[in-house]
Amino acid sequence: MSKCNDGLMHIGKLAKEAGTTTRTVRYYEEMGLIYPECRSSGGFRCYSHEQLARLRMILSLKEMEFDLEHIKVIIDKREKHKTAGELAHDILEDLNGRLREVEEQIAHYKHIRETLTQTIASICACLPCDLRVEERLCPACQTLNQPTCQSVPFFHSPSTAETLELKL
Amino acid sequence: MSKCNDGLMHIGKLAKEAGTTTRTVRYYEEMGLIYPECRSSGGFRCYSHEQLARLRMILSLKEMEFDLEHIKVIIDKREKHKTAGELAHDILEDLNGRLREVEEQIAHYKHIRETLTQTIASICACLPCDLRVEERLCPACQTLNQPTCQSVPFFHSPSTAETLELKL
DNA sequence: GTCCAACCTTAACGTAACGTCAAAGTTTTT
DNA sequence: AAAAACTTTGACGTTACGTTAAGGTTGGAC
Repeated sequence: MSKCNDGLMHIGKLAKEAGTTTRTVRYYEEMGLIYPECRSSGGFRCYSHEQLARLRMILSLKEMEFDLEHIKVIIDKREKHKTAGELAHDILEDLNGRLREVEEQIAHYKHIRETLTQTIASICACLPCDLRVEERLCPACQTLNQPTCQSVPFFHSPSTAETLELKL
Repeated sequence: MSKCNDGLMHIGKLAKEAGTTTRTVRYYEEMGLIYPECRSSGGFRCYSHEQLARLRMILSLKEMEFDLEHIKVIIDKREKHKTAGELAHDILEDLNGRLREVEEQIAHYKHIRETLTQTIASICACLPCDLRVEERLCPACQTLNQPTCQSVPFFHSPSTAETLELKL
């Protein structure tokens, strides 16, 4: 006789069904996000399909990169509202908030991308330079009109940078 | 008589000049990225302008979100190359690599943004619903032809989700 | 009944880049 | 000389797990 019948499953099955790991499920339990329906006589965690659905909820929120603390709050909201409309209204605030954050992230990385492409362009101009880095600016940097390696703080040596600074 | 003359400065001044914190400077020292020129008789770290320039290099690389281990490698490259051209060639690989990562990040967050906007649209359709969340799908979800709250795993209750699953 | 593989348990360290105390010593200012 | 301002080392906290380690439990085969 199996100790885990009645449609219950152990943690490995649960994790696999949801597409995650046992470690993750245990961690979520530590964080108060999900609990097994019961334990076997030997101490194994046993989960029902309801727990599996709950785990999937958690993971779908995690895909949007809510942090676990926030996920807990959102999931708890399901029990604090009488109608689906009310719940929808409440949860929409979380989703819209997250949407704004994600848009900030996009803008942030676009900014980094610009910095990178400019830096790359500047340093490309230094490719034909035969001078030693510590000595002084390469000719390209002095003749070109666009931003050059002068503008790349980590390219020229401290002493060179120092000299530049004093000139300004 | 000041114990820190000769253009040397203590860690607070260094950090402020570079626009960071003393904790960060000490951490970078732990990581082997920057060391003081000397210590005062009482044990205070003393930095020269060269150290300041180096710190600024580190921070400018951090703006592009290189991790510290990678920053160490990049900065060390400055001493391993004879000409600026060689150095440029080498560093361009790091920069192009980082550029690719950043573009992946942008794509990643754009994907999340899409998921979010779709989810928001789905849940908006549930706003006028008066039914209890645990009970069954709200009418909107049954009549509308677009993705509705059915597709939002964390909206409907486990039992409802269960029912849905069995129907499929 | 027993044996073994496959599974499960808790515990605990490791991760990245600092923030934030705490307790005590140093420098600078008054 | 006292006080204010600064510095020192040390160590815990943060996030979401991955990864051992040492040792029980299950389930099926024999």
